[in-house]
Amino acid sequence: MQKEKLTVLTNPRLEEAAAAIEKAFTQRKTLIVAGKCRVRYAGRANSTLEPGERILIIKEDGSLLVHRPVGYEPVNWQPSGSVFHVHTKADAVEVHAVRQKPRESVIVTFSEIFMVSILSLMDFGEFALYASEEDMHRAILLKPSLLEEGFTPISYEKKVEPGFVDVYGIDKNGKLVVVEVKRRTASKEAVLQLVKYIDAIKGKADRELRGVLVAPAIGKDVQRMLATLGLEFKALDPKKCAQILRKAETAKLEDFFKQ
Amino acid sequence: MQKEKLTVLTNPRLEEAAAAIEKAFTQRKTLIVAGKCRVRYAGRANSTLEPGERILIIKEDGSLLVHRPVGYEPVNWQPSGSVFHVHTKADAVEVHAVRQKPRESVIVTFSEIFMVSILSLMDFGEFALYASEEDMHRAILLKPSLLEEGFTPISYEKKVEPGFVDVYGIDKNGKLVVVEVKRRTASKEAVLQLVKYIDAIKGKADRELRGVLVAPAIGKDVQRMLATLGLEFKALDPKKCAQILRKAETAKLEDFFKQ
DNA sequence: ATATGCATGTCGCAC
DNA sequence: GTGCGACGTGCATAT
Repeated sequence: MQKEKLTVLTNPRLEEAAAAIEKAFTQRKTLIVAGKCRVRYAGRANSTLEPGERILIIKEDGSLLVHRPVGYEPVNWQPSGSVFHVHTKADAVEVHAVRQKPRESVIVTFSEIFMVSILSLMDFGEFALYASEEDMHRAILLKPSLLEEGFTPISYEKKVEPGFVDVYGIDKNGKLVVVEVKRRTASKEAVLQLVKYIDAIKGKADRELRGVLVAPAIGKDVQRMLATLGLEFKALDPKKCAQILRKAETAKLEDFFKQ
Repeated sequence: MQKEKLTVLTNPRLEEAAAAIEKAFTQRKTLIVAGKCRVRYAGRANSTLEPGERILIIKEDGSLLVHRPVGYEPVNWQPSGSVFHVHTKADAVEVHAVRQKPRESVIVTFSEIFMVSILSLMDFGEFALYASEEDMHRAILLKPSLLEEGFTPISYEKKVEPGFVDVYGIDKNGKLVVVEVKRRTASKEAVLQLVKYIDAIKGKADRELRGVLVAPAIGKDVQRMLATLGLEFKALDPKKCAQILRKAETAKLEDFFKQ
C-alpha cells in the first residue's frame, strides 16, 4: 500500500485537526499547522507567548518550530529527539513536546486551526558548503605560500594546553609560527585567542615565536592591538581558499583520468 | 473587501504554483511551499543542495527558510529584508531571494510542487523570556546579598576600555568588585573576559580589586584557572533570579493597590 | 558525559 | 555604519 504523500485539512474542526496531528505523530511524518495559538516553554529558561496566528512545524525526527509571521528565527522550538503528545480540550488543542537532557517542554495551545498539512518527504540530496574556516585551514596546508613565502606547516589543529592552534609551522628563517584563522573580519576575541595559544606554546618551545592572525579583514583597533602585542596580520579571503581547493580537486581528478 | 485568510493549492501545475507564489509576494503574505527542489546559495560562503523534497517558507518581512524533513535548523535561509522574484522555466519554478549587505542570494528551483499555502497571519501576542543573563544582572542589583553580604553595586554595565563590566561594586571591606555574569556553566572564555575587565580597571583604580565569576556552575578546570588567577566563583541560578524579580514585581503591584 | 570552538550564525544595543 | 556580546544559541568534534 502506497503511503499518502500529502494530506491537507483547511479550516478543520479542532477534533479533526487533533486526530490528524495524532496520526502524523504515529506515522512520523512532517506536520505543518497554521492557527491561533499560545505557547509556553519551560526548561533552561522559561517563556510565554500570548495568543496570535503562527505556524507550527514538527518534523519526522522530533524537532519542533513555532514561527511568527515575521523573523528568521523561530520564537519557540525544540531540537530533534523530542516526544510529542496531543490533548484535546474543550475549546483547544494542545501539542506537548518534551525532551530530556536538558529536560525541557514546549506546549502549543491552539484555539483555532486554519490548516493542517501532513507530508511524507523524501530527501537524500547532498548538501555541500564552501568557504568555511575549515576550507581556509586546508587551503593554507595545500599552498603554504598563501600565508607567506617559505612557510612550512608542521601540524594542523595541534593540541596545546587549552584548545587548539589552527595552524602551526616554521617560517623561512626557522622561527615558529602560530596561526589563528578566522573566516570573517577578525575581532579582539580572535586576538585574545591567538595570545592564549602563543602563551601556551611559549612555555614549551625555546625558539623565537611569531603569531599571525589570518582573516579576510581586521578593524583599525584590532590592527593597533596586534601592533602593541607584536603580532601580525595576513589578509586571506575564504572564497579564494575554496576556489583553490576546488581547483586542486579538479587537477587530482584530471590526473586520475590521465593515468 | 476582506482579504483571504488562507489559500491552498495541492499538487498544482508549476505555472499555477508560480502564479500563486508571485501573488503572495506582491500581497506580502506568508508563503509555504512543499516540493522537490534544488538550492544554491552564494554570499559570505557558497552552498549547493542537490534535489530532494523540502519545505520553503517565505514570510511577510522577506525572510526565507528552506527546511529538510529532519533537523531543527534550516539548511538554507535568508534573513528578513530580502527581495524575491519567481521565474517560470520549462520544467521548473525558480524562486530567487536576494539581500544586500552582505550581498547574498538563495535560489530555490522546484521541479515538482506538492503544495502551495498562502496565509495572512495576524500576530500581536507578547513574547516574554525569563531567566536570561539580563535577569541575573537585575536580580543582583535588586538584592546584592545574592552575590555576598555587604556588597554594594556602584554601576551596571559600566563601560571600560574594551567592552562592558556586567556588574561593578564595593564589598563590605571597601574593596572594588568586578562581576562577570553567565547564565550557564561558565567556560574559560568567561574567565578570560573577567580577566580582561579587571586588567582594564586595574590601571585606573588604586584600590584593591576582586574579580567574581557568577554562574550556575563551573567545571573543574575553570575552578583551577580561577584559583591560579586569584579570582572567585559564586553560584547563582538564573531561574532563581527570575523568581526574585517576579516576586519583587508582585510586591510592587501590591504596594500600589494598598495606597 | 564534558569541554571547546565554529557558524552563511542572528539579533540587539551602544557608540 | 561598526563593534561587541548574548543566545533556551545549535552543532560537530575530541578527550
